[in-house]
Amino acid sequence: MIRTRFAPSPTGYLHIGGARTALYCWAFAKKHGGTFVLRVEDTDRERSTEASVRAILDGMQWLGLDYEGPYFQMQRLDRYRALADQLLASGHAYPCYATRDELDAMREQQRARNEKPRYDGRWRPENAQRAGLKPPAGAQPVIRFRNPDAGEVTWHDVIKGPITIANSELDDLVILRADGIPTYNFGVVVDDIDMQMTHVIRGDDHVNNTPRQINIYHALGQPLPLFGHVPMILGQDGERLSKRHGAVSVMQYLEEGYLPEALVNYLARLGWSHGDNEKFSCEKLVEWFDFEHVSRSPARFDPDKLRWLNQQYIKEADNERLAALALPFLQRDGCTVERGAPLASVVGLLKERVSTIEELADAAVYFYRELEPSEALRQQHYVAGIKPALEELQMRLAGVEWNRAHINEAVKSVVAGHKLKMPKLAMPLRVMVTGEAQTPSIDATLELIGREQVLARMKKQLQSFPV
RNA sequence: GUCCCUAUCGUCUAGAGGCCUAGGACAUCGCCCUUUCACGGCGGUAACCGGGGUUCGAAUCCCCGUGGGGACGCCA
Repeated sequence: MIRTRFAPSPTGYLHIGGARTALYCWAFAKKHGGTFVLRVEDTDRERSTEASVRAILDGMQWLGLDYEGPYFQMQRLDRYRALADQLLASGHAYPCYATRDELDAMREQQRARNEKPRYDGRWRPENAQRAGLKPPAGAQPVIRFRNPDAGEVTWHDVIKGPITIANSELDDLVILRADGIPTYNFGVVVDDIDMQMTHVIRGDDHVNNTPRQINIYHALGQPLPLFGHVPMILGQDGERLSKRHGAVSVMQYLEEGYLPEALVNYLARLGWSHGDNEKFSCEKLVEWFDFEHVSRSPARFDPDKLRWLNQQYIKEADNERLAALALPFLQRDGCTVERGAPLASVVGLLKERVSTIEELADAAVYFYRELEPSEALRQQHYVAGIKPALEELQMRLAGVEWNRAHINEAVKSVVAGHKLKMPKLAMPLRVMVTGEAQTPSIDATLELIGREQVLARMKKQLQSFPV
């Protein structure tokens, strides 16, 4: 039975890199009828927050990623202690009394010599004895894992293929702090064992941790899961994604008017492919997903393509759903939706023309609130000579049966009667009534704005219309 | 600095030695549609990082450069 997990630390929001990793793990588990687990790695007491836990949970829910859990590492401290004791007893771990200052100095010297900074094993029992080191009175030691000195560690990464790292590159890492809280590399191993993970899929930045963890599995006498490392997502400039490179929090995309299925589709497709398929549902992702087609190099985040996908999903989304999503944006813009046309109808008219819900709401404003045309638009469209035609149209609209077809008929007959070209009349009309030069077709727009509003707005604009 | 990973259009990618005159998508440019703007349709520009091998044959395999990313914490 396949078991995968997503194991974020609650030190911030759910960002798109993490979300993508979670999505891949989720899709893989679903595909094979397995289980996807959420585990919160909250062992960094300084930086972990309750708010971050909430943010991560909210993000997962919005994206539609369901899971077993969540489990919290801070609730499993006894278990880490027990396994650390086991390693102590078997000689795979030992107490270390080195102070932070001491270690800092050591690393500084190593760097000065152009060496890789690493713990030198000074508290390994045989070294400590040889150097005559004695545990300082009253000091609580950390526990270090005794990494093998020789040989190398190789694993077959399900994404990257075989990777080999020499043990000589590794040092004796801390597995348990003095206060008994495990460090990352120990906590994950214990949890992945206990939670029976079959696939440990995580970000590329963990490649260098994997051989250390494999050594711990061996020391614990436990079988290895399969490992897979998903490449990073880079910002548009090729730099690592961070707060300064635009929206990185998943929830920010909600706030900016993106549909979750669009983000999921985009994230799935960024760094993974299934032939030429660009737009596909979550169901298809589950059906198609595999690690073989996850790319092995980092990918840049492309907001334009996300926008395009979002537009595709908006176009086919249900009007009622879009209306509900757009409503908060409209209210923020000071629109009282109850007094105007049904928002679902308005949204249906506009949804093919926008890329985000925010744009959808912006485009809907003039259906609910009068917008004053800009001076530039007036200059361009309020031309002399057509005022009579507009006045006649005003009269006809006052009496016509109020629906799209009849409005259109009225406009057309005025155009014909005054020997005008259609845009000559339609453009000033559009600007007068909507305050914008770009709207859906004028008849449909007028119909939804309503006769009363249309006539009132025309009347007002006609007062300053050039003769 | 050391180690690990990686490299196809501007971007995301297809490509598992001959199917490649290198395909698709976004972006971009042009045309069509049009009552404005979109949507949509059609078309164009645009890539195998460099150098050596292996092979009858290499975008695909190997080596060396170079570029990019990552790691080197009592963070995860």
